[in-house]
Amino acid sequence: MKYDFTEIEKKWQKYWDDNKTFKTPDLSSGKNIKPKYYALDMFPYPSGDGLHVGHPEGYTATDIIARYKRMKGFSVIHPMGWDAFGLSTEQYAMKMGIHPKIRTAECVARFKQQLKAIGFSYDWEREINTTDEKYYKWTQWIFLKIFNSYYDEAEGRAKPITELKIPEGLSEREKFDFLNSNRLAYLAEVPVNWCPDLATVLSNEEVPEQVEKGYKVIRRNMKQWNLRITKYADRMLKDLDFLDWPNNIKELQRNWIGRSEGASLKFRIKSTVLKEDKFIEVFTTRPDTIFGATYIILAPEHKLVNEITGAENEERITNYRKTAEIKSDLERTELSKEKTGEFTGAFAVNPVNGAEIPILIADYVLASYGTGAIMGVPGHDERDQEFARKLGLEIVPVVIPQEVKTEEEKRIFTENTKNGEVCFSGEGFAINSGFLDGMSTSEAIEEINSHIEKNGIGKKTVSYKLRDWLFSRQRFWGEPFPIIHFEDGTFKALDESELPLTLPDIDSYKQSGTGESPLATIESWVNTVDKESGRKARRETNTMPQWAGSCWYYLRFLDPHNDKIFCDPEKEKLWMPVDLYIGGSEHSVLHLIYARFWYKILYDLGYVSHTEPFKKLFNQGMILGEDGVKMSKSRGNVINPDDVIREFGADSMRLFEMFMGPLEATKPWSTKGIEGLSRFLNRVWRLVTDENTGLVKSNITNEIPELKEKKLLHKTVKKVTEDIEDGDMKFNTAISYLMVMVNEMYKMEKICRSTIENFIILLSPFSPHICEELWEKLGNKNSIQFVSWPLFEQQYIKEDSVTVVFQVNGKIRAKMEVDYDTAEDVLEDHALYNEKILKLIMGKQIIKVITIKNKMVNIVVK
RNA sequence: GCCGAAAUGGCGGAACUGGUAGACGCACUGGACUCAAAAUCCAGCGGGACUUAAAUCCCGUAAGGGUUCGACUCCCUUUUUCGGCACCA
Repeated sequence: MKYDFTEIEKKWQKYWDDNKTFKTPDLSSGKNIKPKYYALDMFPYPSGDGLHVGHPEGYTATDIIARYKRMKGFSVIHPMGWDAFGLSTEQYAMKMGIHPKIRTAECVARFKQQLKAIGFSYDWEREINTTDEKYYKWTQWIFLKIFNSYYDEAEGRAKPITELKIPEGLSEREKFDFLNSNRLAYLAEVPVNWCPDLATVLSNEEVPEQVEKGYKVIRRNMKQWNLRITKYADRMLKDLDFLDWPNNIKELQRNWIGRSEGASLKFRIKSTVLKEDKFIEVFTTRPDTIFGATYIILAPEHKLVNEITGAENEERITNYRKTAEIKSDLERTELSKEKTGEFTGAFAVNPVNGAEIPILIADYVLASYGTGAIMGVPGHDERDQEFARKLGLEIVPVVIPQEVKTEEEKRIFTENTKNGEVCFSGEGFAINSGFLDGMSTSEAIEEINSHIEKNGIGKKTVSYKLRDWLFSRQRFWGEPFPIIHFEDGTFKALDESELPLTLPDIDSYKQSGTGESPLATIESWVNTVDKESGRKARRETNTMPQWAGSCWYYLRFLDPHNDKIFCDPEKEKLWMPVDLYIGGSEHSVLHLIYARFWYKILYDLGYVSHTEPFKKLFNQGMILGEDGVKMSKSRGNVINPDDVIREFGADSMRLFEMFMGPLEATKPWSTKGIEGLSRFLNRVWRLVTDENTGLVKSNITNEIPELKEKKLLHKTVKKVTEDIEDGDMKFNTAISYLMVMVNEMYKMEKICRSTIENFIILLSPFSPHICEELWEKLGNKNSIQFVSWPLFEQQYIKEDSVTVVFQVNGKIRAKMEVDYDTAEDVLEDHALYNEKILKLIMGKQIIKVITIKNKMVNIVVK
């Protein structure tokens, strides 16, 4: 009987289903003393295209670990689900005039069938779908928890809003505003990234992807929901240190959070149009250069611009702001390689030396970072210098590099800085800086910081690049916000008992055309009445972004059918954190920042018991087309896993994808390559079964293996175990050891049953179907999944003999086979009496001899 | 520009902590089996010199330099590729 992978794979997939082989053990009984292991894949967005070969790569790796851990005696949870809200389903549904729910169901069915055909060991009873009402009820519920919380700065954690102290003597409306200004979810008129092509806003994190696709993204002020993720910036940064994540991902997140230490400084405004004293606050990382500040710049959107602009400057300022406004961020950065700006007519007073310096606006200053205003220090900041030269502003040198020592050098440096030929932005020593003169940069920063705090003109602060998370989208196919708005402009959250707030079932719907979500056009859904007061209200028509559902799905897997709470805290405590999380690196800043953020809020509120959700993270690399470039429909180089499975079987595909190289590497597909792995599995098949009779081959005996055979097995056990265990996800080497063992077994006249059985166990996490089949053929009853992983014994690992090399001056000149652990002095004698070595060292002086047991002898001569 | 990762045969990739570079697979070459082919099995396979052959020698891990008895591995400089960020004050 030939190796009929199609039949075998079908048979075992059915067996696993029927016998619930991969059912998650119940930990909560307390009876289970086995350690837990949570192996998680990033759940897919079920698109209409179905799986591509890139999907199974990471999934196979996780599956290997999950199967291995079960055999190692762990209680394993290995679930799968669907991240099914999203734009592409909505767009398809809109085009075809069907409800996205129907389209989603179609896509899910296809994905599921494809995943099952690869033989992953998922516990399908825990399948979840973010678009299921029973699921998004809890997404909405968590949103309510976030909405009803504030961040206690003193304790550094989120707390229920009911614990927030409301100042005395506020009117009802003021109380309402006060609470809302403290909530972790808040509605605000903010400059957003509006994408006209998609008719929706995008978060900062999402912009690059859409721009790459050729969509336009512009700045626009809109009233939107935001989540106060910035409150968690510091904790998210610090906790990164303890995670077993790839360094580049940690670095990416650190950059994204973008912490910088500095100071905020207050400059008094001197303006003819301003009646009362006002201050401009600037943020700088170099407060020590304050004596070199020769002007102040406000972002064009800065609140004070209107107030300080005099009539004679108004036209120019207004025009400049208008031009800046319509530019997208991208245009703003690209076009302003030539810096531009306008004088407001007002001046500011430098708090340390009383100098009056002009206030300008320029679009190279961003409203959304720091305080939206800077002090221009053109002597020591390249951007400021470029701007100052363009507009002819004064440049004052205030820091001198250490290398500049002599008076003559100092004169030249000062001269060149003033005329704009030199811009030194590094650390050095303060000059022209009053009481800071002569101090090193770090001393000067410390001194100025205490000076400004003492005199109330500023304070040490920390600034982040991370912005609050823009959390609403103008879409239909997303979680509706459990919020209603009243006619007076106030709003309130629904009660938990009113959840889920479901999406309306409608035949067709269109974009509203006004920049609102399609939900706004569905009168019967939008108009409602407040259950408590009976007041007329209008539902929030925005929906949550796609990332909402994936922020907490790993928790729902632990308790997927619970309708009392999103996840039983007991179960959370037992199963979390995720021990291994595999997915693509494209999620390193989006999903992984958002999910950590939600988990931390839930932690603060007492619903979960750990501070981080994902202990170990691993990113699989991309699989390129056979031509070495990214797979894409337009290139026609897409490999469909269905075709691969039909031709070679799922086991060959799994094995090949792992054999291609280290998991994190980007590597091209190769049809010839998978043929090689298919050949290997055929060799394994014929090693065990007689192709004519279909029975176990007659040279497989029940004898006790000889030492040589034992050594072969134990060495393979050691290498495969270590490769799976060490966490590098380099399964290519594990597979190559299995190949070596097969090659060796082919050379043997007879093989002991125990040897071949152990080999099959070692191969089974990689290619489970064929191994189950052979396991059964060898007369075993239960699934191979329930067998213990073999152990290796040190006594069978060590070699009998080794080849030792003899070197002269570091060059290999001879080799010799010696007993393992031959003493060093014996090795030396061997080397010194070796014919070839003798010839080379004859008549020369031996300076020293370096000997390493079992490795080499190096004779150094002159 | 900044940050990060990487560069090894014709190709994908191995090489523990500095100690035999090229495991394993693909491709290729030769042989066996066959009427023939496919499949399968066996053998060879970094480059070069010399040689009938064996043997021997030289070069070789992006490039150049350094440390060391010894470097794919450590240090410095450069180049290239990939990923990310990009006026973040």
